[in-house]
Amino acid sequence: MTETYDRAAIAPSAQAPTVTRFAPSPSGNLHLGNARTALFSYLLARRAGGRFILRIEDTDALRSSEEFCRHQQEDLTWLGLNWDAGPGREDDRGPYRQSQRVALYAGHFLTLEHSDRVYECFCTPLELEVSRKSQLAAGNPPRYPGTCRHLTAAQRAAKRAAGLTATLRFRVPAGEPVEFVDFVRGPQNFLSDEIGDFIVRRADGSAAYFFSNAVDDAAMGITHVVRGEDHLTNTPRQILILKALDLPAPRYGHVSLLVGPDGAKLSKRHGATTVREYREQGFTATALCNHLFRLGHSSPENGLLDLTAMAKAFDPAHLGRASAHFDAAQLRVWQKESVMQMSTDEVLEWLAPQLPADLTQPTRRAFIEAIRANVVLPQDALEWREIVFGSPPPVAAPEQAVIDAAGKDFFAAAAQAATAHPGDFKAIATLTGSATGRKGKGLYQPLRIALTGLTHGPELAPLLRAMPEGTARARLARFA
RNA sequence: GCUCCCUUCGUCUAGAGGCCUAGGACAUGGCCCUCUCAAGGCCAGUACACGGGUUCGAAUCCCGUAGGGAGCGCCA
Repeated sequence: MTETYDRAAIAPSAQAPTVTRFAPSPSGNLHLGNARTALFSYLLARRAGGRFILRIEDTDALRSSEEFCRHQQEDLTWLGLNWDAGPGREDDRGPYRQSQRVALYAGHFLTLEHSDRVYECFCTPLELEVSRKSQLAAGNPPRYPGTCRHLTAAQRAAKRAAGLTATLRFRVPAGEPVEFVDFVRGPQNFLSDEIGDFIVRRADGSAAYFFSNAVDDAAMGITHVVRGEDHLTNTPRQILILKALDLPAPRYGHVSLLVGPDGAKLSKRHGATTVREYREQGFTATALCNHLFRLGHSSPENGLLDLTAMAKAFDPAHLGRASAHFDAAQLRVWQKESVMQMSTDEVLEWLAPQLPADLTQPTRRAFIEAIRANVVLPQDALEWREIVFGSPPPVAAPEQAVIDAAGKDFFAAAAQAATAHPGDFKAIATLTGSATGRKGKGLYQPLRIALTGLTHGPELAPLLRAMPEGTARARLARFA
């Protein structure tokens, strides 16, 4: 648990500015777990005054799509995680889409071929699958059996002549220890013998993840890689590739995975799992970022933070090693907090789609100011919209009892007061009170129910200011 | 199957052998305030997965056990 290595490893340094990256594959919408990784990566760069880079890992043409690529960028931007270089912000280290970097990869493939660090493999996916299964059945780890490892030039030529296409496999050296210091999890050591020869170039000529990811980190000058724990045991492969190419390896920090309330990996059955889904539900970027910021990370600051404050408070040494549970209830708390801190104009913009189109600007403001404390999600505003601008709200049985107890005279007095002082709740309450002798709960509760149909809700005075002319009077008069 | 990782209140976590009868935040419950809800103020309950060691002393170090997770792909 000694953390001294961490602090040294990630200390901001003038000589080597921190460069971090987020490297998603556009094969789906931005997942919460990835968003969290992106946030940590962004914060690591910002806290050090470094650079944050976005790189699109679209080497798998079949699974990648333009739409997801666009969506992911939109969601990242929405979260406020702006990249200093990446798609739309090209510089001399780009392009930032791996599908456009084939020339660079080709050069490195050539280097590896010349130094005999890779070899052509003609095994078919089916053969490999069979091999894996039989190894598993025999109680062994499923590794590449080395079938094509020592093919002669003549044998390879024969295979090609027979129409077979080859992948390129990395020749993993035997008995080589691979060690690195993970800036989240501490010193790691692996033995190369635990790793089977792996594919660096697919049969279709495209670069495989282990290769392109590692090579690009080096080419783009990435100093710190923040990624999910699922990559931890694969890191030695990338270090091996980089070493074979004589390229520098970044520092790696593997963060714990995000899991659902039941401890299983966060998936569809836990409900919404993408940034886009939460965004569409009306959650704010601030709420989402604040929640993700605390998942697996302890913050010295307890309140709602903006990204600048988060960058100050972020410390990789305070990243936990245990997987973190995503709890929608906690997210709601941040959402409530973020709505509370919005200015009226911000709430106005946030709730614009939920407001009737024909409202005057002052009425819109009055309505927003009245209900904002009772709104967590835009959906909630719809309910109040109906109550304030819709037809007289129905009264359920328990509430009707309160109405009945107040009596017709009470509402006659209230309606009269509303006629004299339309829209002025304070005057209505005072006049009704003095006319009926009622006060406190006995006065306000029947009024609230008659006006809104509910026993609880926003303060009545502001609510009445937003109501259309005559609404209050009519609602009170209906019980007289 | 093999290798690796993880386990402190409901949740996120603090914790680097004595500062720990384990701290904070949020959630929960109670009280106050209040026309209600919310907000705010005050108070409360709740956790070191289990079992062995090492030590004068263990949440912290070691070994097991249990539970959870990851990797072993022409996915990333």
